[in-house]
Amino acid sequence: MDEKFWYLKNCTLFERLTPEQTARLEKRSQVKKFARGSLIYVPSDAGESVLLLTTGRVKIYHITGEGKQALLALIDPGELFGELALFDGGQREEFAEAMDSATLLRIPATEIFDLMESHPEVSLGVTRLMGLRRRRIERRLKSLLFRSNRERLIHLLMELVDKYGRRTPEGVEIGVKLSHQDLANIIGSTRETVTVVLGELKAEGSLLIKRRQIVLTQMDRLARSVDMSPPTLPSDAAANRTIGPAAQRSF
Amino acid sequence: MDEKFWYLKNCTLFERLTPEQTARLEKRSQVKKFARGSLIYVPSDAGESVLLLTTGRVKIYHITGEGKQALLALIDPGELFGELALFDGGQREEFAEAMDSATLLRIPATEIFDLMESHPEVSLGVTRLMGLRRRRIERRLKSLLFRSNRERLIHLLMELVDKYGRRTPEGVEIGVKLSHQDLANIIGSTRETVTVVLGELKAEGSLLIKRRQIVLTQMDRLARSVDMSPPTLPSDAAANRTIGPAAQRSF
DNA sequence: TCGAAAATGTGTGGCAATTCACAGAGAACA
DNA sequence: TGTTCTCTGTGAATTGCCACACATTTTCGA
Repeated sequence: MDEKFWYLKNCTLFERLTPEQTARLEKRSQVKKFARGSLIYVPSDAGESVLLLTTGRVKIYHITGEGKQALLALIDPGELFGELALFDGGQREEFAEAMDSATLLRIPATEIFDLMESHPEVSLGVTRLMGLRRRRIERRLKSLLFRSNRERLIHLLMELVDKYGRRTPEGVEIGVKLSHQDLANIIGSTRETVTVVLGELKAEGSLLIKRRQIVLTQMDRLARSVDMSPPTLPSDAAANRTIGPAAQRSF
Repeated sequence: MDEKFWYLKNCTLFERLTPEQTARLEKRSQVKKFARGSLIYVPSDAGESVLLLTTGRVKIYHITGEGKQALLALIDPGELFGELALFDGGQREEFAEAMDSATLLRIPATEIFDLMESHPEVSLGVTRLMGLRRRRIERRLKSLLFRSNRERLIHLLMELVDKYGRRTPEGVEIGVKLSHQDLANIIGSTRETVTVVLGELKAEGSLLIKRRQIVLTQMDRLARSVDMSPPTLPSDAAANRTIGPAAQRSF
């Protein structure tokens, strides 16, 4: 059982396939490797395939007219991405870039369609994936409209906890390393503002920075300050395995 | 052939069903009427059904902590809405309000699931619907991040043209009546700012206001000023009938 | 382990956008 | 036809955020 095969099985979307189907899917797909910083696809590329990330991390972003990078999603191993072009004109509309050196599986769109037709649960799974991501995007939209940079940042921290949060003695640690610039690119702000606001939150005792990592010491209070219900940590959640370990979350 | 039956057939999602299936779907659904301003659902409602709007118009929005209304979508006759809760915990997260008196069909979630299982093209149709709406939301997110109110408003005007645009001798008319407050609620700005920016655009000769309606006299120039490609008008588009006349567009 | 490159911290001025406040215009109702 | 209510227009005061500039710290590859 070689590596890509393993990852096919690991992706909940495909876990119910018969061994023959998995083998076929594997045969028709190809493994690709990308160096850190290289582009996996760019706008106007034909979107004839779906990508399954096996190792590394990928960011999906858009470049505005003034050259600013609007970060739309972070993809972790086991997650499917680039699936939107399947149902919408077949063209990419953003950049996908490897943040570390990454390996991924390129699955032809036709394979997915075949599977969806023959396998109702795959079809349902894809729909659910689209739905969960849409929900996530909509939440993000809400967290941006009418909100100050402080509120946006707090919302973002909650999203990050939701996806990467780990309980530690000191509080909830966000298990992913993002620069202030990255955070700014997600909430549509500037690097300097993020630095300042994070500094304020630290001064207020809501969080602390340990070895380049953000630890929320007052998560509940923070959440309530922007009237959100505190997020559940992934480690706490034994309940919701539907699409995949990480594939449900997109930020 | 009564009214709701007609609308079932009109919704492209269901157009391929056999008469028996349509009849069954009709029998299990119920027609509801809502007066202008009344709420169709509110957050934390159970999302056990999908709504198909037959007459009137519906707005979907979120209320922020400070009481501001973030407008997420406008629904027109023939469009399906409230479908997100199907795949995501089954809870509503926003308000749906009738803008005019509206009649709609409430379709139980179980019916949709049954159809999706037995009818691959329904399943595919739902997925495509989710995908198109997700694309739309993502575009909106991009048009918000890092952009001034002027740019946001121009982007919004282009979206409105895309959905409601009509060619007239004077230019492209936006065939929908939205107050400045509504526009502000979409782009996350204030009523006053929208008034001012619209005034500027009028002074620059980019648009004019005729009988409470916006007419873009320089659509292409406007689009290029925010580096977009000018939208195609719905009247020009004979090409893309997939989901439904309006269901593809969500703004 | 050192040196370059990347990331963070801080201040200052400027401007875009919000807030508040009120006046006029249009639509809706009797 | 007036009365009321919702919309639109405009101005002044205020502020939150950005742009720019620079110092300091951390990271990471050679």
